[in-house]
Amino acid sequence: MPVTDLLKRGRARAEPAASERAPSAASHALEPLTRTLPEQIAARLAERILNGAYSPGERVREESIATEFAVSRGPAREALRLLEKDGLITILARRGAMVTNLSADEVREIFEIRAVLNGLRDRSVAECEARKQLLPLLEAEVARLAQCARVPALGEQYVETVLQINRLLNRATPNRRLSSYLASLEQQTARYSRLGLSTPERRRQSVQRWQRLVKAIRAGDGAQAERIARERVLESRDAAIALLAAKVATQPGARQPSRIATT
Amino acid sequence: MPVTDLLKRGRARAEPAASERAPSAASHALEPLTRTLPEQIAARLAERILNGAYSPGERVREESIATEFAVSRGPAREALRLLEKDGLITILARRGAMVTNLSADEVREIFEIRAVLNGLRDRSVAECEARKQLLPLLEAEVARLAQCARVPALGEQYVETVLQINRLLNRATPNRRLSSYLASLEQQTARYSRLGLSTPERRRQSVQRWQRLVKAIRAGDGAQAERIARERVLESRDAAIALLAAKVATQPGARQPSRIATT
DNA sequence: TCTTGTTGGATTGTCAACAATCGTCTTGAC
DNA sequence: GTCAAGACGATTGTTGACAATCCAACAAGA
Repeated sequence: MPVTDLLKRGRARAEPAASERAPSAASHALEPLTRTLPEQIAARLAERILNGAYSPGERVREESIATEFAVSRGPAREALRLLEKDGLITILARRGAMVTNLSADEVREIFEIRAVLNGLRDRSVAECEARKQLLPLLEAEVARLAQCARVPALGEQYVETVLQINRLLNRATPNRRLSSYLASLEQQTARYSRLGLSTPERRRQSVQRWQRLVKAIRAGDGAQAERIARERVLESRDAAIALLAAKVATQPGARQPSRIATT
Repeated sequence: MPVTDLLKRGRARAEPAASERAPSAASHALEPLTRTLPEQIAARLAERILNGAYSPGERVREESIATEFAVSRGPAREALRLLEKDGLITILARRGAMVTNLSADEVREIFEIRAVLNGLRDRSVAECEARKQLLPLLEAEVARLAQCARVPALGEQYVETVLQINRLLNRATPNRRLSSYLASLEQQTARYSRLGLSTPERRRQSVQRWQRLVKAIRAGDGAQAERIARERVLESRDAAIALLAAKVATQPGARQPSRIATT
């Protein structure tokens, strides 16, 4: 346990409070500025899980993360509960928590849910009034995407742009609940979804699809936007399960709950 | 605080364990038989919320449910967290928990998500192989539904049959994750969704839709099944928001977080 | 009268210790 | 050599007390 993280700002505050609650940009209503301890811990852990610092199936004990973050087991426990809500952690009663390890079937299930939900999202964006403000940004990002697609070396930037477009669309939906659901689902499959756009051919095809989506949104054609979104997600589903199948073939030791890999 | 519920079976067990873990019917794998205290408490509370014993917006203090169920605040707190995951309880950091109070917009959002998810569910049922076993049950229930629709007095039984059909379909999906998502969403809108089938005319139309759905499933026509499912949920959405609008008109005091309604 | 700072009560957040449970290891018999 | 039963160690579940925070009522000033 090398890194003893100190994140307890917000407690033990006796300082004159120099830069407290920056009054600048309009923050969202009702969102607490001072995040609670479990939330902060959960955020850190989520980062690590998505980074790959924790591998799937790995066990996570309450005590160990409690000592690492210098808190009691209570907040550590709640942090795990929080991550369970997002699907990043799986908790078995009286048997502890571990990093969620999805089977190929489960990954496919999530992608299929994402497909219809992304369809709904893009349809709602295409049919809402506020899309006028969104379109310029969206077009700019798609143009950047087209540029990246032409240069094979810009793979990282390409992926980043796709993520950015998705963020844009997530924020644009009038259906707030949908965007949070989608964020959670995307996080769950993040580990598996990045590698669908490997070949230049695939990318060209994908760019074309994004362009068609933008066109549908501009025209207010919700049904068309929905169709395109679904197509796209279903294709990344196929890529993901292909990837997973390959991975399973190489390292078939998909370890289950037992007493291994505790770090 | 009249009813001091005793649900602490499973602890303090020194008895010879007469009927422990009934070894009969094949239970689901990996589902713990001995549910934890928070889960039991959450189940009881969920019941009350859905019954209407707790009204929306009502505050729920940890201490009070702790004393009521004769446990410490820890399990009470976790029970609330569990209910928050299902959307039945809203928790604000350091400001406590309350029964979720959905605005008309939020209800609509949930129904729209349910629409596409139900579409996916019924499509997947129509396209899966196991639907052969399902069809007889489904047809029987729909027949019962048709009978109930003819007799206005059987309103309660009609609603119950619709719920039963939904349960059947939820269980039939090969996508396990989808069924749990749907269960959660249905629970969240349960309070608002029952009253869409008030008039005999509506019921007749609804029965017809269910019959068309069964036909589509039998034929393996996934696209058609999806269309029908969406139509259905979107219609109940309209009924629900109409109901909500009427309710808001009569009692406009939609109370928010503050210090009211503590029991 | 309206605004602004202060104080008090109530409620949630956190902690450390105890109790219950689970998995594993050892022991013994067949 | 294999399998079953029991004990041990490790980990989670629960508890009661303490600390931090928030809300509301009250008081003082413009």
